[in-house]
Amino acid sequence: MKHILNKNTQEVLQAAQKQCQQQGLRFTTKRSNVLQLMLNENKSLSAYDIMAEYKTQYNQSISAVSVYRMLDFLIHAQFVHKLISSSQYIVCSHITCHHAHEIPQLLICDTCHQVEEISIGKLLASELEANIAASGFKLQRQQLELHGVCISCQNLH
Amino acid sequence: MKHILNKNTQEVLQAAQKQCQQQGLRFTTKRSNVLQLMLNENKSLSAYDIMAEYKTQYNQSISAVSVYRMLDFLIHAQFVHKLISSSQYIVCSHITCHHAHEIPQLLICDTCHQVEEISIGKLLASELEANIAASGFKLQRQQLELHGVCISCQNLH
DNA sequence: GTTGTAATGTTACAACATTACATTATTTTC
DNA sequence: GAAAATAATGTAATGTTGTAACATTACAAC
Ligand SMILES: [Zn+2]
Ligand SMILES: [Zn+2]
Ligand SMILES: [Zn+2]
Ligand SMILES: [Zn+2]
Repeated sequence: MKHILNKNTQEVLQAAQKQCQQQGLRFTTKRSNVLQLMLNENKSLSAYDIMAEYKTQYNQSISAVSVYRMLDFLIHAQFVHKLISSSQYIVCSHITCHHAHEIPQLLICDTCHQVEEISIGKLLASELEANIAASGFKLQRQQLELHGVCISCQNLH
Repeated sequence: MKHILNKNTQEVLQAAQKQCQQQGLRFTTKRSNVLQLMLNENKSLSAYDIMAEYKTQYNQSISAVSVYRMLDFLIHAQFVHKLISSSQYIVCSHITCHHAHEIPQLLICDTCHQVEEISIGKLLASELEANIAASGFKLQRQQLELHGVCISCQNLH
């Protein structure tokens, strides 16, 4: 399976627009702006970070509530992931990919807040499932969030 | 490796007390009360839940700040786990065990908030590590939190 | 008992998130 | 194209989780 990861902002925005059209979703200017803003920043952001950046980049105030609603939209459209463990948000690395989204495994750098999104392999996924199924437990949200230090930040110190 | 999981409250409290003595930690009445309270409830609780329950069960008000501090203590003593994904707290299932604590894998029921703590196997752990190491990423916190529905709640509906 | 340290209390506030209701923009229907 | 319906956004208030700063109390060491 070939992964063509997000390359540049314009390409991703166009892909997002297209996907919304196909599904009858409204890709409004503000939603587009929020996604663009998140693409520009190369790290995870809190909703309030986004609110502040929006003001800076577009010279227009938006409310926290609106940010949360736009994030909800972007998450449902599968353009954005929420990092539960840090209450932050990050653009999905696979918007321009054409395959189904696998169980995302998010490597979150606690130093620079960059997030690497790698897919958990089929084998590993099924082992995890088996491990869990032994308890009769039925998984709902499938997303692994792992905290640590990225390779760049390791090399700095 | 044999796991003797926590059985009854008294046994666990005594084990906790003993471990604190051995390590020169103070297992104060309030800390003990909080742990006992958490053992009585068979589910994860928020800090504010604990504050309210404390008032109910011990007829004495304690502040949120104190609850957070006691939770910090109990977490450092390895008696309690924090569920990052839900901002809740749960007693470790292995207080009375005598082996080292492995990478905890917490199966969190989103219906009844009961948490099953299973250990991730050696094999699975090393596969995960390898998967992650491929990115040069260095893990810090090792705790997997998985959300879903427990077997009891599946059988209800 | 005095002194030092750890535990707890009090107050204020920061950060993240939701609810309820009003207004504006867009689409649909006629 | 105007009216009605629906979706998006704004505004205000509030809820939830968590921390900072400083005061007080309990306890141990001497
Ligand atoms: Zn993704
Ligand atoms: Zn980094
Ligand atoms: Zn544990
Ligand atoms: Zn359940």
